[in-house]
Amino acid sequence: MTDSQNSEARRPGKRERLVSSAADLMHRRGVSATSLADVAHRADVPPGNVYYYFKTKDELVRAVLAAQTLQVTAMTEELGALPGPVERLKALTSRWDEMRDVVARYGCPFGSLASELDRRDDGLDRDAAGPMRRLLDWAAGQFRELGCEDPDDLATALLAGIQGGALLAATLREPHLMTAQVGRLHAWIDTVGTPAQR
Amino acid sequence: MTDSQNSEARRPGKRERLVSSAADLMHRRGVSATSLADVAHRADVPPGNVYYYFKTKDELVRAVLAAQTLQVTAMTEELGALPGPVERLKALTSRWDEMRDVVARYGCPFGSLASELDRRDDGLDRDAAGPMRRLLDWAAGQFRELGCEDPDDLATALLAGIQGGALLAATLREPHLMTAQVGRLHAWIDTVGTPAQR
DNA sequence: GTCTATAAGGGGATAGAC
DNA sequence: GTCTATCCCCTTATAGAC
Repeated sequence: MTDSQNSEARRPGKRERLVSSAADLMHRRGVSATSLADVAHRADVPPGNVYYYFKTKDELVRAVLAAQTLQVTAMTEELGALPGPVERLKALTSRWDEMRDVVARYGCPFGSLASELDRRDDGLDRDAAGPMRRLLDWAAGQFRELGCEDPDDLATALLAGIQGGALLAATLREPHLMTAQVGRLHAWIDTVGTPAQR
Repeated sequence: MTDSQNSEARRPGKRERLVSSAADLMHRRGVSATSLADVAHRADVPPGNVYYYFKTKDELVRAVLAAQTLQVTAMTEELGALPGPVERLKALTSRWDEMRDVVARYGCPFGSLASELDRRDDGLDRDAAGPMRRLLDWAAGQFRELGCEDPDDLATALLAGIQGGALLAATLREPHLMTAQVGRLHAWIDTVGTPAQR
């Protein structure tokens, strides 16, 4: 937030605009299919000027990952207002159902970005895990609060279910697959969250 | 198989070599990060010569998808030798556990390729679903044989579990996540496959 | 039928003008 | 501090030599 409110009714700073444009384009087209010229154009910033804000394209990608991590944090903080872990975990998965049309077209923003960056070996592949790790940690905390034996394992199972559902929905272009998968996960959360079953 | 055995002890034809090189490189680096020069070099074929076999890069990608579909078919046919659907479904998932080190580094070959191609709108995004669809159809057939009510739904749940597990394993670079996920899926298959539970 | 040379275009990145 | 002009490399694709 270097210069976010430098004028009364002005839109966000250029840096912010570049990051959100990059996030959007990289989600819809992928990182390597997104050129810096595209990002600049969409952010309404002169083409070569991107390098004033980001030394390299990779640095811009890192900024997108940082923004995603913040987004995850904001989401989980909202969820914290709900009464119990079961409600919170169900509400988390429901977010992907709400995004089902976008997910079925471009995949989960976190999953597809991570999936593309994973295969690198320039350091970006490590940063790519950030948003997912935060989701896992939060979910594990909820399962722990429920008194489950292996909260980390359960968090992995939950996120795998979400990400797998998103991937299939996108591949088959069927939003309802995401809905169905979220429904199954809700039922599963109930099973895990009911002391009788543990 | 245009000219696969044109000489006694000779390696596979150039076209085959190009396809398998492309499949390997596109799995490890992604489609857009793989240049035709790379593919040609790895296949030991002169650079510009790729265009004799494939009119465009997209056509080469299509050939890779076709090869993956054949690979899935070969896999499911092998699995057909097993006594029952439960064994066959467990053996299917175990394949990803066996590949866990590759999966944790480069993702599932089918899932990551599909994930990258999904976001296009040039027709390749439709072809991308081929291998996954064949896996789903086969799994649904197994659940149907078990007498399950919603075989297609169960197949989706199974593949989502596999793909989600692969994505997380790759993102976190932890092969054991794939193993753990396959273990959970085995237990789930038992649940679904036991008449008492239905 | 096989391969080389090269065209044509786009990409990331830089130097320096304003 | 902001932006323009441009460099250079890499990539796909083609034309035509062997």
